[in-house]
Amino acid sequence: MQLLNSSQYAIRILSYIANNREKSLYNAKELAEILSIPYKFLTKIMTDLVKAEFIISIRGRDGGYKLSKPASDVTVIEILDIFNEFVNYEQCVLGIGKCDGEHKCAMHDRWIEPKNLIQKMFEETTLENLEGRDFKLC
Amino acid sequence: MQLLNSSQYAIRILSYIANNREKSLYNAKELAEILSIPYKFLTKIMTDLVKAEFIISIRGRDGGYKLSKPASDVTVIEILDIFNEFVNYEQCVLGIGKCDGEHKCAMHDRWIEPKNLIQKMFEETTLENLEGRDFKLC
DNA sequence: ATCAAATACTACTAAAAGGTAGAATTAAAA
DNA sequence: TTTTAATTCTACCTTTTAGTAGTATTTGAT
Ligand code: SF4
Ligand code: SF4
Repeated sequence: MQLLNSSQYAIRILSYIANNREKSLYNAKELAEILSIPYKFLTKIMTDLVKAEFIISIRGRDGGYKLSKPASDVTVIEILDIFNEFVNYEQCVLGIGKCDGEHKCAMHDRWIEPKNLIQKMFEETTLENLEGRDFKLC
Repeated sequence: MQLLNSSQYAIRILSYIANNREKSLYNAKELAEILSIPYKFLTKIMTDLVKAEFIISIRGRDGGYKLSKPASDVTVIEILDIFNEFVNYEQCVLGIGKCDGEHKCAMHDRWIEPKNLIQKMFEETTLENLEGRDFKLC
């Protein structure tokens, strides 16, 4: 019951960039150091973020990465979707196919409330909401 | 962001047995069929449940499995613990070590409420609470 | 033009989770 | 005592996730 490493890293990267607007570009080397993320793994994730159009990359010398849109336009659930997490809201918590709301699995009545709350939170939380000073970075 | 297959199977197996008390013993073959769980994987999980003392097994011909204690004494969180899920309540949602409540990660203030709700639910839900007719079994 | 510093691509390795195969063990029943 | 039906053990295979290595490509600066 936890997020994929890729999702955790992506949220940390995007929220760090959103939170530090003084620089216009961040490169992979400094992001890897500041956030303590393995460099090679980070570059792979950055490419995913570029392909998903959350990040714009500038190649070549003095290149780097920046957000492609305002922080208020990026929700956490969209970030999770990149790595195929939480995509299927109708997935049964006990893995018995999809929930049609009619045939319930044993956990349903207990699960549905926390499920809806966590889903709502991921949907409504944007990078802008994740701003603030003194966050743990690594 | 989902439970391990092993955890899902274990909950389904235990709640099925708790819910059907007419028989005193259930064997692996029938459980695998009724719950549509791969037989060989199910027997592996049953051995885990026996070692964790949630299940008593009777070996040999006409053997099988039964609960080792009343359904009201088995919480879902204990089942998850068997597979090392949700064991560490202090794990950071963004994977940055443990949360000491002082140094917060970017998600903290948004995460803490749904986290507490889901944790409370898993702690307070027992096999007895999972009883009812007409649940989806597979 | 060349160099240097950056991203992108291809391919591989390692670890964890999910699942399978077959033999060994147990114990009731015939 | 033999057979049979059950659990348990050991070992393996497959898939997914996590991470690494090396090369190619891009582009500003010299
Ligand atoms: S019961 Fe709850 S979990 Fe199971 S299927 Fe319906 S919604 Fe999904
Ligand atoms: S912030 Fe929330 S998640 Fe991150 S560490 Fe503290 S509690 Fe855990």
